Amino acid sequence: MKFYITTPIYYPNSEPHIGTAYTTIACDVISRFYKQKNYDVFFLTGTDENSNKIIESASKLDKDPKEYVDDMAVLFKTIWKNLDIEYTKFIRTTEDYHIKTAQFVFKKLYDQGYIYKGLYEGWYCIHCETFWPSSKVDESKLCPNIECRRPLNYIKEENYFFKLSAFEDKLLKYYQENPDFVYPDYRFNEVISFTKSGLQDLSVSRKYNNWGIRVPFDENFSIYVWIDALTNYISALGYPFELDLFNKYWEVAHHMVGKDIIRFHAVIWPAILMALNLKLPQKIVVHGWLTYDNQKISKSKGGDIFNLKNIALSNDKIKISAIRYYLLREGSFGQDIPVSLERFKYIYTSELSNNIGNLFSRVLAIIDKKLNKQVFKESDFKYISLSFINEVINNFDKGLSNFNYSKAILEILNLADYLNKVIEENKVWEIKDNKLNQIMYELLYSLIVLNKMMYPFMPFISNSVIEQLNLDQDSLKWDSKVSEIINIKERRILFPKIENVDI
RNA sequence: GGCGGCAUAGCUCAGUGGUUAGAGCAAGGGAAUCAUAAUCCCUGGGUCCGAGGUUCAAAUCCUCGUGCCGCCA
Repeated sequence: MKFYITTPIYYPNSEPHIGTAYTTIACDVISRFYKQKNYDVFFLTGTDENSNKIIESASKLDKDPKEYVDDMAVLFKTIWKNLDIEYTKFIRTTEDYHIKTAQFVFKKLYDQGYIYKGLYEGWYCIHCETFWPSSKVDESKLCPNIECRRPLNYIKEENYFFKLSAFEDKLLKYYQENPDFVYPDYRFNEVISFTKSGLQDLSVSRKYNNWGIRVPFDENFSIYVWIDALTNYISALGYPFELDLFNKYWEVAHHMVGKDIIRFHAVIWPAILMALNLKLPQKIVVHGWLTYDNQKISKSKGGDIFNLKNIALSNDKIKISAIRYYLLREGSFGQDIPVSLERFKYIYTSELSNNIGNLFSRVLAIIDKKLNKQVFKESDFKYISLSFINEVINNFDKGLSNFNYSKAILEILNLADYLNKVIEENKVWEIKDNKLNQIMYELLYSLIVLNKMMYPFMPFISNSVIEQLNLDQDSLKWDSKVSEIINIKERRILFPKIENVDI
């Protein structure tokens, strides 16, 4: 079994922020989840470096654009590493192999008649490299992008166009035949109604401006960054020059995207793939935005609520684990998610410290102090219901398989609650005779299962647990059996109380 | 304006024709002391947005209204 998951590639014209991290963590969790199930996983992320905005960002720092993107790529990789993001490949769209693929794709589309030269007339934002329809342009004639608002230019010029309009019927047919193509379903409905409303051809070139990928047969133009960016998903797998990885993984592709870029992934990209005669990705997974005060968190707004760079570079692995947990625990995946320090602190204290962390403490402490650090399986389970545990595991699996992260996390809490109840109801602290070993074995067994569930969200914590129990990495796999004798090597507090949230 | 969605406890939500409408959190009371003072139990609390309709039976289906949200390059 195999699985291919991608993040969007990120613009390195600013540093990654908590919203960027949310997307990447969501992919990492899924990737780790499938690895635990012994899937062959390919997890791709990277940077989208061919935008003209790069020139501007670089000049602000008095850097050469190439030097600038090199530095930013290092920063992204460092931050992802510190956040325990375990990607398979990091792609940069200024790399040779990617450029060759993007040009190959462009040429092939042109040769097949899907790209033609035409005349564009209308409003254009040079900074955003975006053509705006008159319906979006108000009297100020400023860029409709609220983060830009620079003056627009009215232009009339030649351009290369992609025949998106030719794919309307084929796309609608595909949507109908693949009702799970876009998740969640309400986003899919939007895609379908957009497509039904009629597709226009898309401008896919820009005047060459000493940066970006040139149109291979016309050096006056560069390839529109979005077209170049989308091809990263296949160039990273070697398409079309070395097809081993491509043949292996492309058919199980899952693109994780924010709701602002659905159209590129669920309409334009599929049309390009159809034009190339390639399979479409298995699923486009659309997440909402992190919000603060009802506004999308972005580099300019609310990024300081959770200062990602500080968090990542702090190397405070417990806090980083907690943030990974917090971001995916909240809300319903797909919807916007309000975040705040108060809420983070609350979740940390009540769920991670008091509930889960304390549960590990109380179980390990008893085994340490009263059973000489060792438990073993003496009989069939008498105190803990294995069918309950199996049901929890099934729900957890179903949740993550469907990108329902919060549901999966609620199953973690469900199991922790159950184990806390078992401890209370049996008053394990009063058990003195040889019954103690069996119940503690059952509890520790259950904690090892719980630890497997925690792993995709908080790999650092789960690794800490298996070190304490002197287990190996394989014990995190779903097909590994819990051994019949377990020793405690050492005890650690998993989530120390935090007095002040300093992020 | 067009298309779609939502409205259920203080909050976040589950509940698509069938007992007295549920969960988590918050609030109030109690128990326990293994544990990071962490946990467990109990209780209160709802005109299921409004009006009308279909039905033996409606939070659930239909119509209208109100309010909020999403998408419309």
